[in-house]
Amino acid sequence: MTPSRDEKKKITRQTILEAARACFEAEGYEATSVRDIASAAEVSAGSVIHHFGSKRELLYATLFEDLETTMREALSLCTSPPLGAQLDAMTRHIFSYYLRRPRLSRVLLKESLFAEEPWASRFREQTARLHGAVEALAGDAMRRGELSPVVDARMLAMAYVSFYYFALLAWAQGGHEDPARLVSVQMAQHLRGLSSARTTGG
Amino acid sequence: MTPSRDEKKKITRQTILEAARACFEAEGYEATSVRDIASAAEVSAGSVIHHFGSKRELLYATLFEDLETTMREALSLCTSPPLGAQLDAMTRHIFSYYLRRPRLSRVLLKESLFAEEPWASRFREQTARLHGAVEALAGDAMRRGELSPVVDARMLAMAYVSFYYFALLAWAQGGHEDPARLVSVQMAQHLRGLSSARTTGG
DNA sequence: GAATTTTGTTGAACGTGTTTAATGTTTTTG
DNA sequence: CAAAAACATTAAACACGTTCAACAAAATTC
Repeated sequence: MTPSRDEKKKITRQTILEAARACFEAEGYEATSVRDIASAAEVSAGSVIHHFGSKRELLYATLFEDLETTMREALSLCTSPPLGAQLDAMTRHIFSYYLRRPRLSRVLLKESLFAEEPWASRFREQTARLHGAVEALAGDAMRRGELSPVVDARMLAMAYVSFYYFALLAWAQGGHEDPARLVSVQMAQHLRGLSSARTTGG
Repeated sequence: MTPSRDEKKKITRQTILEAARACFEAEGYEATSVRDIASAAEVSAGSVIHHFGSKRELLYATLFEDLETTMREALSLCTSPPLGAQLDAMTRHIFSYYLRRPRLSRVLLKESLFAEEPWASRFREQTARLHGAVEALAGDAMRRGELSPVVDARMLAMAYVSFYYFALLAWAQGGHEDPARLVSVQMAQHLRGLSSARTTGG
């Protein structure tokens, strides 16, 4: 019953991943050295790099799946209209993931926003899915008559994502305690409409 | 005529700064080592760190002033109404600074968004000044009757800044050629107003 | 003006992430 | 089953940013 090389590889990978997650959560990303992770996983530092390419990619590996799960949950949330409430629920669900790990989220945000391929694509895809979900909800709202039929759902979704990242960055910089509320307030302002043209014009 | 210690210090600092700027522009931030800068400035690596604290702070020092100048220029731009045109002019002026140095801007954006003190405050202050300028322009627009008097100028400014950073990040990730246009389009949508309440209600 | 303190400068050294050459074992090939 | 290829693993080495002890020279003190 000698374990095959593939099995051993997978076990080693998993061991390193768990050791890394533990070290990162306990000490933070920067304070954790590759050698720390290696000795916690009882392998050499070279082996850690061999399996994951770099320390940064190890960070991605530890956090991406969790974020993916959270995102999927958020997108499958079935909140009842109006649109504002639906978006709020989504925002809150996703942000709760970040708020639970302030230190790691900060570095994840920093590194994921400026990742190289193939991670850049993966993170971009997550954002694209969020964008798509908001667009779909906006479409529903238009069909309900809650939004004017001339609204561009794609633009609305882009505005949401802008507010989303702004709030996330403001929070990561220590500026806001409740980023979800910030998104909510900004989105409400956006939906309310600002131009006086509608009140004075035809 | 032995130069005083203060003078010598200033000269050394300036020499290092110029060497660093040259290296960063030529090779990029990550590809430039502290030792490269040191030998270009004909000092030791330790001296470079002694003067600037860290390689990252040297990056801030090389780029912050330029950005500061650009920002000040943008804020003192006197474009004629409507508000949208005024904001577009500002956006374009600032973004032209980034677009001129794509590689360095990318790393500056990354590092400045997540800087530690005292740089964090400085960059936050720049954003705050941008925010303030937009708020003032929005106030003018309200007094002109261009915007509804119920509009919250601070919220409008926050929306602008959100679009601003979203476009900048999208550009830095290689997604958009013309981030200024992206801001313009999003801001136009925001000003136009989205809710059908205004057409059906009141 | 001598003694003392301050401080700009340096080269060596530290810990870092990553690379590399060598090794032993598993898998594949013939 | 033997020969060959593939590959996970490691220790040593590398370049990196940064720290440090030592030094020399300028500034300060008395």
